[in-house]
Parts: sequence; structure tokens; C-alpha cells
Amino acid sequence: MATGRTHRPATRSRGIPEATVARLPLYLRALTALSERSVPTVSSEELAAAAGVNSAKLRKDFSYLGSYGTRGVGYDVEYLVYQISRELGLTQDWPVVIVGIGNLGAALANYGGFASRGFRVAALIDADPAMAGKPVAGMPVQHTDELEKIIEENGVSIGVIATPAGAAQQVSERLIAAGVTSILNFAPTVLQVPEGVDVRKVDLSIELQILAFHEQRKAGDAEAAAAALLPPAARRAAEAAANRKGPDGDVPAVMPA
Amino acid sequence: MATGRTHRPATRSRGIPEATVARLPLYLRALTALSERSVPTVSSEELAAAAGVNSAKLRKDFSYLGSYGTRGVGYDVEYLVYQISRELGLTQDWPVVIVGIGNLGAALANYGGFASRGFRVAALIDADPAMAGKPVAGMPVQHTDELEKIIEENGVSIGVIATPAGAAQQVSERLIAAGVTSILNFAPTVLQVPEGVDVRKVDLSIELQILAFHEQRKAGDAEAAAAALLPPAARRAAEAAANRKGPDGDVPAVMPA
DNA sequence: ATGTGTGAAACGCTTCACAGCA
DNA sequence: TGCTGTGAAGCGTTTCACACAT
Repeated sequence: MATGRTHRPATRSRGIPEATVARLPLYLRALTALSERSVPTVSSEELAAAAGVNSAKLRKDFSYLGSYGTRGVGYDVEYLVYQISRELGLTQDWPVVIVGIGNLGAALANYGGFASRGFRVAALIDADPAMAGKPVAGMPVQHTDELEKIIEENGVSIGVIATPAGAAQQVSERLIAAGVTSILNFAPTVLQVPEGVDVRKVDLSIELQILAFHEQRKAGDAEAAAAALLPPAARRAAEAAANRKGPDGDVPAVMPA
Repeated sequence: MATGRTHRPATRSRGIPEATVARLPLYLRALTALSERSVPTVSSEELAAAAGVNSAKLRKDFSYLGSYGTRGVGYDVEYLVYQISRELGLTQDWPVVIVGIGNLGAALANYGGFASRGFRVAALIDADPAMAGKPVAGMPVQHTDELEKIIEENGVSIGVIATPAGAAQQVSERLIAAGVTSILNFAPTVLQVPEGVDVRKVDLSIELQILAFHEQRKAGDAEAAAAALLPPAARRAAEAAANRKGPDGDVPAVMPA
């Protein structure tokens, strides 16, 4: 997870558990693929495999939306696509602004997955005057001065922050003051926001660090197993790890007092 | 959260709960900032605020690492930085490859947060022959043909996939066959990987959809409250939402059979 | 016969509240 | 006195297993 909500007690939103909400987009994507192949129905087993979850979880998830399946048959693909889209609020148009048009901001602006899901990039905003007017993803970058005007005129309630860490808090405050109530934050900072504003964060470095933790554990296991003369499948990883560490790889950089 | 592990039962890894592991990078970042300001110690309360969690959770998290605090005083910043770094495996060097050097891949290549955390971009790989040799983030892009050689020569165990969805599964298979055991996947697909391989996914579109769900709920609440003549704080959002929807905003695009 | 829908059990995570150490 | 460390309670999520509809 690269991610997490802020505020609001972990109580259910509209009766649907948060964990289920987080999986709905996954189901939707799998269903859309089936729909494009004109598959009329799916079983929970098939759909679960396509979405990368187990079928019991999927059935439980769908049970929160209502009884949309047919026993002995499965789920109607088109109908489910509609129901989930509706539940997620994707049947309406969501204008979003992207603030910070560096490498990442540009990547986001060019990302096709937004438009196809009801999201419309209403504006690209950057603090650098030299960027103003430059076309990115076929759209002129606008200066931060215009931020409030853009948000109010377009009824924007979702903002994406792709600025450097140092600018993120201030940007979020301006977004919120102008009316934004949901923020997707790519800057590596914890945003301080008032009650009622949702923040989700995506942090590339954090994801890698979590992988490193598990990777390290694998290497440790492999080393231990190798030492016990029980060569495991992950042998290669252990060897690579050993090579990387070097002779003093484990010496602490800082010693406790 | 934008994210999730694959395989391996949700049992604890090395005694540390998965939820705790996911927060360690957050604490580390906050601690690093304190360290740079030469702050010698922090209380759980202060550090929790900086990391955006509550203090009970933080103390519980740290208790899994050992008793590194001093009662009545707090935690030694430098010592904690070292212990968490060590726990996460960041005291060693992790070479990573980035596959798919489009907008997003380039953004990742340029992202500074990697190098400072023990991650080293060993190679940038792209399938487009026209990209080969082009410098991105001061590093020449290499062709996919070289993938296996690069991974083996550099002892790479972590791969980042930033290709289009259609290429991701095949890329992951080649990465894994060559020795990669952890993958950070930015492509909007569910990767099918063998036991023992960790996958974390970051999906921009999914994060936005989760925000949209909550945003929709807020708008609904605000409308209801407004109808009940109890003007709420989020009034603006409701009005904006109403504007967006238009006269037939709620008519289903697909009707059930 | 097949596959959904769902109570109930199991599990993991969070929060509480306070004992215990500096 | 102040703040950590931690059992125990509380919650939300996952998994099980089977009744029930088709």
C-alpha cells in the first residue's frame, strides 16, 4: 500500500467497509476487461483470480453492494460494471487539478487511466513562471497565481500534488481554502489538513523500503538455510546479498549511547 | 493505500507486523528530518505528530523493534534512525532496475528519494530501440535485450515496472527468471508471480477512484443536510457536485436485464 | 449440480489504560 | 513527575463452511 486515509474514524462509509472500497477499483478493472471481450457472466472464482484476491473475499465485498449475482450462475458483467462505477461515483465527471508539473506531474498529466474513469484534468499548475503557457499533454501549464480561480470556476474538489516536499503543505492549504476536499499527495511529506478533507498518499520511496525489508528477510532466511546445508530456492538472492554487503556490511554507522 | 503484498500468509515477518513495517519508513523520514536539525531526543507524542499517526501506535510499533526509548525522556533520534534503517535493510546497497522509460519511468529515474535511502538505480531499460543510448537522469537507457545480463551482473533483486499494462506480465516473468524477487509495479495490471516473489503495486487511477468514492459520499451528505435546512461546512462541495452532474447526471449508462 | 450469499469463527491491528522505570 | 512499554479490550477484516437459490 502506498497509501492511507487521513481523519474520520475507521467507521464504515455508507455501510461499505473501507477495505472493500479499496478493492472495488480492482474488480472494476477486471470486469471492464471482461466486458471488452464480451464475456456475459463470471463466477466469483474467475473474477477473483483476475483481480488477484480470493473468491470468499470477493463475494463478501459484493454482498455489501447488494445481491447482484445469480446462484449457480455467477455475476452479470455489464451490470456489475455499472453498479461498481456508480458506487465509486464514476458515473459523474470529476475535474482534477495537478499541481507541480515536473517529471512526475507530466507523467500524471499524460496518464490515460484518468480520462477513462470519469476523471478530467481541468488544469496543470506550476509555480515556475518559465513553465507557464508551455504545453504538457496538450494542455498549457498555468501559473500558481491562477490556482484559486481555476478551482472555483471548474468546481474542482480533487487535487493532485506532485510538487517537491517543501511546497506540498502550502499548496494543500491553498487547494483546501479554494474548495478542494480530497487530495492525492505524491510529495514525501505528511500533510496537515483540517477535518473533512481526505488525503491519500503515494510514496515511491516508502514502497521500495517495504520491499527491501522483505527482501532482506528472504536473504537472511536463505543464508540460514544454506548454513544448515539445506539449499533453498532463493539461493541466488542470498549470494547476491552477500556480495552486496561486503566485508563490513553489518557494522553500525551509529552506536547507541 | 495504493498498495498490497502478494502471496505469503498474513503472518508476521520476523515477528514484526506487516502494518508496522509499512510505517517504519514514515518514522524514518520524520526522524531523519529531526536528525538534520540536530534534535537529540523525541517523545512518542512529538514523533507521532510528525509522522501523522497517534502516539500509542508508534510506541507499540517501536516495541516490536525492542526497547529503544528511555522512560520519562523519549527516544534517541540518531539511535532510532540507525535501528530502523537496519531493520528495513537500508544499511546495505540495493541495486534496482527500472523497466519502461516513459514519462513515469523517467520521473522515477530522476526521483531523488531513492539514492538517499540505499537504493541505487543500476539500469534503465526500455523496449523501444530508439530509446537505447539516450541519457535519462544522466544514465543511458539500455535495450530490453540486455535485461537478463544487467540483472545478473549487478545482483539486482528489486525491479520497478513502469511499462504499459500489456507488457508488464511478460517483463515481470523475465525479471523473475533472471533473479529478481521483489517487484514494484506501476502498470495497472495484476501480476501473476510465483511463490516467494513480493509484489507491491502503485496505481494512480485506483487512488483517485477511492477519493472519488469518499468525495461522492461527502456531496451526498452535504445535499441531505442542505435539504434539511442545516447548512454544513462542506456546502460549496455539494453545490459544485450538483453543477457537475447536470440534469441527467444520475441516469445509468447501462441498465440491468 | 453449481455457485452465491452470509452467519460465525479466526485473525490481526488499533486503542486503551496503567504499571513501571528514569 | 513524565513518558515509555505493554497486557487486555475493542474493532475491522478475512476466512470458513454451509444453507439456499437457480
